[in-house]
Amino acid sequence: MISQKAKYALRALLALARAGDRGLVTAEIAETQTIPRKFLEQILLDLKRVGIVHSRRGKFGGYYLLKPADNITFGEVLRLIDGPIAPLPCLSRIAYRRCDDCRSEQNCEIRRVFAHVAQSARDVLDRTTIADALTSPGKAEALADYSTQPA
Amino acid sequence: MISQKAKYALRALLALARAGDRGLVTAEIAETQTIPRKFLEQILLDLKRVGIVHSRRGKFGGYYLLKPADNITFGEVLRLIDGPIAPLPCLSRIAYRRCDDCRSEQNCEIRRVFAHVAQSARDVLDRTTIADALTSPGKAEALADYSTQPA
DNA sequence: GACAAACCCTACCGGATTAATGGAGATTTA
DNA sequence: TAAATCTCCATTAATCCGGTAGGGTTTGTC
Repeated sequence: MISQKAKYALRALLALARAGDRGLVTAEIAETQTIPRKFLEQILLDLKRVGIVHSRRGKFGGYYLLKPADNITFGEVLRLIDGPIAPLPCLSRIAYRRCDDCRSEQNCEIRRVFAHVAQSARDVLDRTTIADALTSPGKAEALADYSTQPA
Repeated sequence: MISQKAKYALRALLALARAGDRGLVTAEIAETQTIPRKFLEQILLDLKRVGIVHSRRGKFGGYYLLKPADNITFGEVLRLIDGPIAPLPCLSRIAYRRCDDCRSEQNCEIRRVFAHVAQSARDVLDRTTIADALTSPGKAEALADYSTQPA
């Protein structure tokens, strides 16, 4: 499960992408997206620190996308907020760590299986951008059947 | 990330599969797999309750696979120990829950994207069995390149 | 029938994480 | 200067994770 925080971050970015150059103030995002205002502020600061959004302070300030929407991937947002996408530390790109109790990484059956899971998750998350998510369902979706029902 | 507990469960099952009809006592699994003994006992009880393993008490007791190794999937073990595989509650098969703050599930961009992630995770986890994991790397692995390096 | 080896069950616990909340401060524009 | 806005830091309540502890029950052997 992805965290609530990550969901909020993605929702905020989708809203900012829709707003375009006009940008949005935190209160507005919080209200329309049903995100606790103060929590959202922290999230936007995180997104700002890594250069995904920027902000203007003071009256008529607000938040704006800094990177173009088609250059912000779900993967990078998730890694920022929730940490590694990989299901095992020994499969993480951004935070590789040997499993402390693992004899041989080469021969680890569990690692071998989850490597596939990690790869296919990355295939989706690192290729899908905020802009992609905003385009109408039919367009970028070859697998539309998976998307509308609880499978 | 999958939990340590799930990793232990999978390792225990792999060990039991290798042991076959001889079975194994908890102490033996704990030692060879580097799993805290008492913690392992709890895990094996969980696996027993759902009929994946069975046990014999008393002297010369131990644990045995009840289901054939080629009929135990990574997915079912993961769901048992860690809960839903789906990255969003509204995409879970075993524990569907509407996102409390989601306007329209049909139009949720985030849900649409993560539906693909969930599906591809399930494609691997529900098709891969303990027996598969034990067969030599080259055999069931079309994507061997992903499996040996931290990608 | 005592003993030992094994599984079975329940409770607890410390540390980390999650999802916030609160308040004071800095900045910008009118 | 006032108002609106972002910025920063501290705190918190609840939950989860990864165990530990301490028995209790069953089975086989001598």
